[in-house]
Parts: sequence; C-alpha cells; structure tokens
Amino acid sequence: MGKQMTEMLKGTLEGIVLALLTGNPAYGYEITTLLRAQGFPDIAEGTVYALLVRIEQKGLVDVEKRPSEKGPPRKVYTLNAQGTKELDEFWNTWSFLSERLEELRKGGK
Amino acid sequence: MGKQMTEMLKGTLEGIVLALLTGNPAYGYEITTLLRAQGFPDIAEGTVYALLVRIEQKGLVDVEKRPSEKGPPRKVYTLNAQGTKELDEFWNTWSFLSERLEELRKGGK
DNA sequence: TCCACTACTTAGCACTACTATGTACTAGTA
DNA sequence: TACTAGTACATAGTAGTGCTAAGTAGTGGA
Repeated sequence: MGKQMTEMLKGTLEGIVLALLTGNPAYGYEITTLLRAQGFPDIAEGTVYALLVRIEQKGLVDVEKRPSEKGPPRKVYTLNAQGTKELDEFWNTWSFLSERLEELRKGGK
Repeated sequence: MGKQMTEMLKGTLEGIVLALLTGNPAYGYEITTLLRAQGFPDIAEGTVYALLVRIEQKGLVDVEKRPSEKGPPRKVYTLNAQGTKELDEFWNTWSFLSERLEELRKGGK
C-alpha cells in the first residue's frame, strides 16, 4: 500500500469498519475480505484484528462466538448503540475535513 | 482537538499544508495562523514546525530565510516541482478514499 | 522591568497501520 | 499417512505522525 494511503487510513479505517458493520454483523476474516473487495486490496489481516480488539474494548460492538463449518470459531461483531454514536461522530468529523479539503482543492486558500 | 480529528489528520495535514503553499509561499507561524483561521483552531504550533521540517527533508519545498520586522527571521517555504508532484498524488489518494467513504455513507455496504 | 506577540525548535508521548509470525481447525489429495 | 490450501484469529515489534510541553530569540509597549 502506498505510504500516503497508509497514513490517511489512520483514523478513517475504524470509521470504515463501523460503517461496514451497520445493520450487517460480521466477523474479522469476513471484514478483511470485504475491505479487500472494496478497493483496499492490501489491508493487512493483522490490522483488522487489532482494530476489532480496539473497538471491542471501547465498547462499540457486541461480540458473539459462532462455530464455523471451516476452521476455528468466528467472532461475530455487531454494532451497538455506542458504536452507532461513534459512527455518527465519525461522519461529522469526516464531513468537516472533507469540506475543508474540497475548498482547498478549489483554490479556496 | 477531538481524538477522531487528530487521527484523521494523520496523512491529510501534510496535504493540507502543501495545498496551502501552492502559488503562495509562507512561513511556519503564518501557516499555523492560516490553519487556525480555516477551521483547525487547535492545531499545535509544534505539529506544524515538525511537519515543515519533514517536507523540507523530503525535498518537497524550497526554503529561504527572511528577516522579520518582529522577532526572529522567518523561514519561507515554497512548493517546488517535487512538492507539486507529491500534492498531485495526495489528491489522487484523497479522491479514492473520499469516493469509497461516500459510497459507504450511502449504504453501499 | 515585565508582558505580549512574533517566530522557530525539540524531546517525549500516544495512537494506529504494517510486518511477520504463530496457532488452530477442516477438507482435499497424493 | 502426510501434505497442502483455505478458513479464522492473535500478537510482538516497527514506523510514521500529531500532540504536549518546554525552551530560545527578537521586538515593542505598559
């Protein structure tokens, strides 16, 4: 992955994952493949798992262990109320930054 | 500053500063006040100066020292060819990420 | 003299993405 | 049986970047 993208993902990747989880519980491996399919082909597995540990510790998701047909049991993450609130704040922060940057791009000094 | 914004600025702040410098040479203290005036009231001085050192070491800007009427001499930064190229790449990276996020926001899974 | 403003510098910290490696389970196949 | 691939999760160590905090230096005004 480009160094720029790596740095830019800091702070946004968490939001991206929370957004993926809205109304759509998922487990780590699934989230990784989802991200890779949706334009982030180089996302490292370890990054996703570490992120999931973080958002679980922050209490943004509920976790449930479910057996898998193939391999070890899955940890399914579901966005809870606090996670939804965090996601809202994420979109606010993103919108603000996004607007600033669009102004800058238009030469709005 | 919010923790979210702090993390989100990683990777974008450099682009913001490069964008501010296009066709508009400026010195550190000036850039700091510019940023504060344009929606980032809590940007730390130290952050800006450290970033300027970095982009100078990467060769993205040319530097010239000019005396100030008030206080120590200013270090005026001018975007050079390499900096312009880097800024182009920044906009590409930003556009990509921005599009992904807008899709996500619209519920595009 | 003291303070405020201008202007730059730097050491240490916190956070997050990446690299690399390891564990564990299932199924297919040679 | 032994090997391989795919599924699924975990984690130690590294790098990059923004923040905190503190300092240095110069000018001018109360």
